[in-house]
Amino acid sequence: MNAPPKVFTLRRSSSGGAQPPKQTKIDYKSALNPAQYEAVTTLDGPILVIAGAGTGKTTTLVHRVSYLVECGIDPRRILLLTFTRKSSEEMLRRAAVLLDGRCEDVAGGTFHSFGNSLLRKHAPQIGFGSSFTILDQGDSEDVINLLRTQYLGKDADKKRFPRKNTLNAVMSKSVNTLMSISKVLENEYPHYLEQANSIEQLKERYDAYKVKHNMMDYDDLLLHTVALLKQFTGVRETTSKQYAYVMVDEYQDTNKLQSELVKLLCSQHNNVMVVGDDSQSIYSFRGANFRNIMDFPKDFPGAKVITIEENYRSTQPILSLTNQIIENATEKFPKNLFTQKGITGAKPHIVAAHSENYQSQYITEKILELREDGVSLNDIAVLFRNGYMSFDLEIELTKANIPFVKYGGMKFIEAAHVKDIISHLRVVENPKDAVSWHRILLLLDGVGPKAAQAVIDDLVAGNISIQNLTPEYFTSVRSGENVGALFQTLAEIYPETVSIQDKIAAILKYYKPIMKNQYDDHQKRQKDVEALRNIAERYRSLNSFLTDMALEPPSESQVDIEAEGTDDESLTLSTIHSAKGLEWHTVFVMYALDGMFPSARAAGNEKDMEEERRLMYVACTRAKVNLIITYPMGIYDRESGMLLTKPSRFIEELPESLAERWVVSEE
DNA sequence: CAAACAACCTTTTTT
DNA sequence: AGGTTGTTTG
Repeated sequence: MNAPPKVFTLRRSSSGGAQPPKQTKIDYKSALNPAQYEAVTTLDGPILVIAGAGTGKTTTLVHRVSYLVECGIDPRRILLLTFTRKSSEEMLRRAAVLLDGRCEDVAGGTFHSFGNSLLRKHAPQIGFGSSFTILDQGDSEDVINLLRTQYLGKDADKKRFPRKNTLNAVMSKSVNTLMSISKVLENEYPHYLEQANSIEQLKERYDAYKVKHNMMDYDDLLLHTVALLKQFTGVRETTSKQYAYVMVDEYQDTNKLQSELVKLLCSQHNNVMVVGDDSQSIYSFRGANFRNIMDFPKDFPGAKVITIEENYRSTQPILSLTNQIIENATEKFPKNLFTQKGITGAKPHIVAAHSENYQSQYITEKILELREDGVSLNDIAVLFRNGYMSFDLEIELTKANIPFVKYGGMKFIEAAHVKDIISHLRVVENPKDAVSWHRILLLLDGVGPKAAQAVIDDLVAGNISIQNLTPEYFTSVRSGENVGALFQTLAEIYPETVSIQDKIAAILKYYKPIMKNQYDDHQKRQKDVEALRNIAERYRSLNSFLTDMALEPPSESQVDIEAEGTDDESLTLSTIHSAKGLEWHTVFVMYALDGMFPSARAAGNEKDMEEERRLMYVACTRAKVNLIITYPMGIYDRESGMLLTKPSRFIEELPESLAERWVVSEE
């Protein structure tokens, strides 16, 4: 038997092969420190950049984009994968300012949006239609709940079966981490381990349902992209050759599925640079694992590892505190951030307030003070663990007439009335979208789950369609007075020739009276409706509008847009997760109260607690000059039934010398 | 039998 | 502020 010939692969294959330019417009050497310079100018092969907080990660990526373009690489052949679309736009904009407009042509976006556009082209190859609907988390849960009810029927075991959000979390994690359902259960929900088989069956039904109704959830956008690239050699090769240079930001927050995707994308050239910081990994609930970073050299043999440690963001007193927070982590990869800024700057403040409202008042007054000292509101941010934690502060800020924009927490698009309107548009785009049908049918008087299901069955079976829906048909299922108006509206806007503006207008005409009936606070909601109309009018195609609403929904609610319009300055309120990668002159971290931050539900789980610590680290490292950590004393926690009185353990454990301690009192 | 209503529960963090 | 559950109404 003959041994198969050994294969020798040329490192410099057809793909990249770019040569360093003889002369560059930008003087990269003097603009960057040696580590950054190396990261920017190493052209080929896999590179891992470990960059601590504030070390100029973004600057490095921006300069690399510029450098690659200066090397003569077609910008459309450079791919920059980021965590949010906002951050990729920002980076490309900065690169364009640095070099020139060519940088705007670089392909950029999130993993999900990248998957989406590839799948729109190749959907038929994997058994989907190209105008598939994207399910957001709420939609997925709705479908799962529907199937859950069907599956359980009248079983007595109902009580012990996980609820829809748990089911969704388990299924999603299994997809994102490439682990089996039972493995996920074993790790995180051992009390449901007995149900593993049922959950697996339910997941099969869920997957089949999505195919049947031409739907993809967030995970599918990744999963099917990976499947497409694995299965179809041609697509894989073309796509990989198309993007000769791939960069990935925030690599510590990618999961196994995403790293699979990166591997496939680079299969033809291995020109990939990933940037990340293990100390800032805060998305494990989504299947992210900072070990992805550590595994990178294994996944991409021969990877060059570059570490950037010089911090340009914060003053030394802030760095000393943040270094100590992460120093106390049980699992850490040694890094020692330093700055050349010297010991100038104030020590961070740790401020105890007697109540939640005192905390809000303190922050509000402090902000007014700062503004008088000439600090712009744009340079100030208030950060918190959970979206709702800013409610009390929002009231105080409004009283004091301080305009703010809030990021994170409950989103515009998740409000019931906004979803209602979107659902009407979705059934027009995809008549098989049963979730949306269900939603809009239930708005009708006299229509409940049973009647809605009957209509949906007929629609999916093809017995009826939007064009020939009549009130008479519906009366045969169930009676209701609004039915005629609904069908008329849908039939009117169904043709593709009807513009998106007219579609929205027709829906609003029909929907507004329903909204008035449904909600006591319909006047507030009215504003959202108009905001939605304004957003929709910017789009030419219904499909792209709906896709953007699912993938990159506007995060600001109506109130905030208004504030922004009247003042050109505004304060930032944000969840810590949404503040990732950003920085401000002054940062407040509020509710640093043990039981709230870290969250009480992390207690007893070391891994979760460590993630809370990293979250605190991310929050505090956002500050350039002032860091003010506040907490209220004596909050009653319903869940644990305990009175929370201690500051966050991550703060409590810090040596006295690292911060100034204050207490808020009345005059 | 299906829908409407009223009383709890439950609530991270995001694509 | 939403959903889930149990009860009453049509």
